[in-house]
Formats: sequence, structure tokens, C-alpha cells
Amino acid sequence: MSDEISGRGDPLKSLQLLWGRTEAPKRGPKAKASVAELVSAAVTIADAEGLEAVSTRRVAEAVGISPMSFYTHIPSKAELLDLMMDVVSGEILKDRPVFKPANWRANLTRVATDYRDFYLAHPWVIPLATHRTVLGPNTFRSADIALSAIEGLGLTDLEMDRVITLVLDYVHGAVRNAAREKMVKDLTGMTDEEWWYRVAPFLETVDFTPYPVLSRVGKTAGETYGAHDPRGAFAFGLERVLDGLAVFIDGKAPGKKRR
Amino acid sequence: MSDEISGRGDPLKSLQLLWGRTEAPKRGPKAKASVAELVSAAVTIADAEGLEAVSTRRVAEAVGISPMSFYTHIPSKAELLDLMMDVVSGEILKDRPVFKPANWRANLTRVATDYRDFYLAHPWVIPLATHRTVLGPNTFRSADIALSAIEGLGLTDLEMDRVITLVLDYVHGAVRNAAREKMVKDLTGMTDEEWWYRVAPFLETVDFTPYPVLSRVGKTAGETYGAHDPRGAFAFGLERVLDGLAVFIDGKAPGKKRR
DNA sequence: GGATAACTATTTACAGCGTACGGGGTTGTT
DNA sequence: AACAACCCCGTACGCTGTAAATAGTTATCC
Repeated sequence: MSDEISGRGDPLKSLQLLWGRTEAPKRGPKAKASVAELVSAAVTIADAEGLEAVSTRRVAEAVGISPMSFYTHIPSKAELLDLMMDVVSGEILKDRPVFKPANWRANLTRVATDYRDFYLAHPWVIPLATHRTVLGPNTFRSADIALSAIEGLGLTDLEMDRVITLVLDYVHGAVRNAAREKMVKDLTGMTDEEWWYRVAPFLETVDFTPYPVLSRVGKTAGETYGAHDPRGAFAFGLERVLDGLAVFIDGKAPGKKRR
Repeated sequence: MSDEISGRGDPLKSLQLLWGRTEAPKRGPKAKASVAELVSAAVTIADAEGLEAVSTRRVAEAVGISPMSFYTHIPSKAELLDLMMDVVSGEILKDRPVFKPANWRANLTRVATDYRDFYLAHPWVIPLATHRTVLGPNTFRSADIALSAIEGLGLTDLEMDRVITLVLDYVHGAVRNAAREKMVKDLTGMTDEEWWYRVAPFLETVDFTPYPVLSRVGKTAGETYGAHDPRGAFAFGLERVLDGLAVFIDGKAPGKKRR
């Protein structure tokens, strides 16, 4: 199903689990498994085999309980997904870098590459995230650090929001494909090279005259990088984005007075 | 399943269907349904109810054949997804605008907004697309037009590829959330306002002192736009990206000689 | 100390998914 | 008339999330 997104469960249940606000049970037998164990097992499965391999049965089995016992700990799979998202978000900007306003460009580069590495490490978060952010401690922490990369530049709060949104949107857009490379290879059983090898003979029978620019540019690009070059594209795009932000930031910075 | 991506089927089968290279059958009864009808029905379902509502059974039923007859026309669901992607790609930059090199900024704005509208109209393509582009006529056509928006600027083929990649990556990143707003609302049964209403009381019990910047910026942004403002964020980000590209393009354009 | 409430764990069951398999009906060619 | 090519379909399997009912364990109350 493509309806696997975060925030699909009961918002309050998710919040309570995210912030550890479930009160300790007074009676009843000791639990064989904890929520943290379940979430951790689910993340392990998702990292190794992709989100589609994460089923409540698999997760329950991984921690040694029967399929339906999963629901003793977590109300439904939807809440599990929220918890998975927040727990891996703890890896972003883990060591809380010291950001100096004068170095905003380096600061944002650090933020961008950290988020990129995060997506590459956990590509399954990409389709899961929506505009309703998971409201968990780790997600908050990484967002706070990202924003602090552009503190003290004379930007208004709204401008800071816009700038970080731009950078993270770009990172997401640029990385989504590279992050899913392994997944694509696993699901198709082909490397990119094998895929091209299979596809190339047919493409030679296609009339490319209606696509002159694509035909020329695509050929050059293909000959240079092979099929694609995500690292190079990311670096190029990020520099352009930062150049654009420089125009914006310098246009209001030290020289000019804020109004 | 989150393993719903394009390019998962037999590449050759997909290509033959994409380019209409299946030879007409010489014998046998007339088909009750055509591939085009099946694809069109699937797109209708996906547009209305999301990708998760597209099942081979549903699509077959929609064109009036039994569930398993689907496979007479299309080898598997994977090929259906490829065909769906390409057919809707025909809507992008449909009228092939006239691009003048001097207006590259307006040209790219047109490309960006057209792709944005495309994602908004068919949000289900977002998780489907991978780095292995669907090699269909409509996909080629839109890519060709997009590239022609920056022809004649003195950019190398490789630079053109990089620039278009940047713009389309940004559009994808910026639009993904807005595009799925309706889906999120349908799946959760809540509007964003209802969601905030359910979530706010809990957030007031959370200690925000570890997230001072997020707390301040988030509060200001929330008070100004409500939860979020995708249109404004898109416009802001696109201008910054174009500013960055202006630095790059003007840095090598008319005045300077190309080496 | 026995009843009861709170809690965990489990079994069974159901609808929906993609699709393998095998059979039946229809059409054109030999 | 026979056959091959082709379309259509019924049955079945293993997978999914989870509702419902039940059994077992622990702490509290009378």
C-alpha cells in the first residue's frame, strides 16, 4: 500500500509513546518485550530490507512474541511508523555542531549533508514523512539545530523558517533517488548497468527526432557519468542554492539596517 | 507495500507497451478492453482515491472484465504503474511553450510551476518515480521541453543537465508535502486544523527549553501562516534557486568567453 | 485468603492484495 | 475438420493488518 505515511494513527497515542508518557502498569505480568525493542527491531528490518518488509508479524517475531502481542504494546502499525521516524531522527546532527553566524554557508552545508546522510542511511523515511511532522523529541532536536545554523544573521523568524525549508526541501528532492538506489536494485533484481543493457537495444529503435535537446544532452550526460551521478548533482545544486541564499542574506546583512 | 515503484516489471515488456510496439493479434476473439482503457481507469482511480486504491481487481472491474483478465493485457501490476506514469506525464508543458534564451528565468519558472501543477494533480507519482526514468514518449517529451528552456545560454550539455536536475529536484522536494495534503487528510480523517486541535493540548505539557530556536521560530511561523504555507514557501525557494542560477549563468554568459 | 481488576499473551478468523495455474470459449489459418 | 492463437475466467495460495474472544499472570481490595 502506498498509504504508509506517518501520522496515520491516533495523534495522542503516538505523542504519549513518543514522549514516554505511558504510565507504568501497576498489575499484570511483566512484559516480554518493550516498545523500544519493537521499534528498534522494526528499524533494523526497514534498514536492511525496506519498509515493505516491516509487518507487525515480522516485528513481533523479531522480539520473540506472537503476532498479535504486538498490539499489547503499540495500538497499530501507524503508531509504530511514527516511532520509527522519530527514533532514527536522533542520528541527524547528532553532536550538535557549534554554529557561528559568520559561517552560515558552512553551517548550512553541514545541515544539508547531515540530512542527506540521514536519508541515505534510512531511505524508508522518504515516503513516510508528510507536512504533519512527527512531533517527537528527536525530530524537534534536529529541527532546532538546523534552525540554529542561521541564527544571528538578522533574518526574521519567518525568513529563517523559509530558508531552512528551502534547504531541506532541496536536500529531500536531490537525495530521494540516490537513497532508493539499493531498494530499486533489490526490487528489480538488476543493477543500473544491467538495466541499461536490457533497455539500450530497444531505445536504438526509437525515433528521437521529436526530442532533440533531450537526445543530445542525455547522450553527453550518459557518456560522462554513466547513467547518473547523484553526488555530483547534489554538490552542484547545493552550491547554487547557497549562492541564491547569499544574494538574499547579504542583501539585508551587516551594511543594511533591519527595519 | 512501499515497494510500489516504477520500473519493477520486465523492462522490455514495459517499453513495448509504452511505445505501442505490441503487434496486433491475428486470431482469437476481440478483446473486451484495451491497454489504454486499463491504464486510463487506473489513473482515474489513483487521482480520486490514491495509489493504494489501484488494485488489479479494481482496474479490471472498472473496465468490465474479470479480475484475472487484467493479465491478458498487461503482464503485471508493475507494468501498469509504468504506463500510468508516462500517460500522465503527457500533461506537463502540454502546449510546448516558446522559450527565448534571454528569458531563461521566466522559462525555468514556467517549467517549475508546470511540474508543480503536475505533482499536485497526480500526487501518486511522487513515491513511484525513481532514478530509472520511465522511458516513454510523454516522459521524453516533457524532459525535452524542460531542457529547451535553457538552450542557447552558452551552457555545456552537462551543465544543462545539472541545472534542470536542480530545478526539478527542488520542485519535487518543495511540492511533495503539499501534493499529499489531500491524501493525508483522507487517510487520517482529519483536517490540519483538527489535527492541531488534537495535538496542541499535549504539546503544552512538553518542555521546550531544549529546543529554543525551534520553539521561537515555530511559534512565529505558526501564528503567521497557520500550520504551513506551501505556496509561499515554493515561491520563496524558487526565487532563491533562480538567483543562485543567475550567479552561475551570468558568470559565464555574454561578457565572458567560453573556454 | 479469596475475589476482582488490571494487564500481557495468544488463537482464530476475515477481507483484501498480487498472481500462478489450469480450463473453456472464440476466432482465423491450414 | 483440425489446429493454433488468443481472450476470459474460477480457484487457490500466501501475504497483509487487525477485530474478537480467551487464557494466564500479577497486584489490590474486602
